[in-house]
Amino acid sequence: MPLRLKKEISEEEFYEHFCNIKTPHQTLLCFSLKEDDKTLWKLWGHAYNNPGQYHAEILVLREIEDYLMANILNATKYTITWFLSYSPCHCCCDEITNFLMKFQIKIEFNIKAARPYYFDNDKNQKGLKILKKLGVLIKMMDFTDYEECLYLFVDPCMKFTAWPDLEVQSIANKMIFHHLFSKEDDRLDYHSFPIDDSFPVHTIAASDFESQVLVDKIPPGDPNKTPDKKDLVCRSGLRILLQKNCNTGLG
DNA sequence: ATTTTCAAT
Repeated sequence: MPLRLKKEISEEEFYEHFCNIKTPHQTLLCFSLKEDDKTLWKLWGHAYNNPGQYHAEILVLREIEDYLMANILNATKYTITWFLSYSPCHCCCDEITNFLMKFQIKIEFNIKAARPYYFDNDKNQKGLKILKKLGVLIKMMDFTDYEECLYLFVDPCMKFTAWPDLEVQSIANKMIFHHLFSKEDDRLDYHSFPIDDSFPVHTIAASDFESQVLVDKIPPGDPNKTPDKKDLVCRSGLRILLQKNCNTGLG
């Protein structure tokens, strides 16, 4: 099954697909949808591309679209977060663009990609630029993002173990993105690349995960199972209780 | 089975 709702990925899947020095012939997308500033996700899961048919992004966009069509009045703001093993191709960028145009609501869209996808392709570059222009927060994953992805989609109790050269590859990827996005400004800040204090490599990542995920732990009153809920139980050492209570709906 | 960019060879 290419798309699975409310399912974590295994540790093996995580390291296989998100390791930025590997290049698997498949794409994995972990996604979540949040309403307003609620802690609990209303929709989450992961998807692989359907070989020969649909890219993972398309499958997930469809799912989110269906949800929004049915629940559009639930909130005034939605937050969509994607962890993608490859950056979206230009077709998927177009689809994301169409998706964002379709809904007259505030959607914060975060995309974190482990590695670039056919970056020499001008169309792909252009597609990413358009997303950026539309306000999509798009970045290459670094240590903190991997940590966050593992925490949210694998197991909040698991410690992330970096592979050799994670940092080097991540910085290289970020430089590629930085270069792409700075080309957009017609200003000639070209010379400041890549060594510049304002260069996002060292600054972007830490904030979100630490402030929103690690700190913001509110007991969920929602029957929806989310990784947050798991963590809460985990931390208080009552993991078995969760498993027991999963079926009873006890929060 | 190999190489390895949402497979193709």
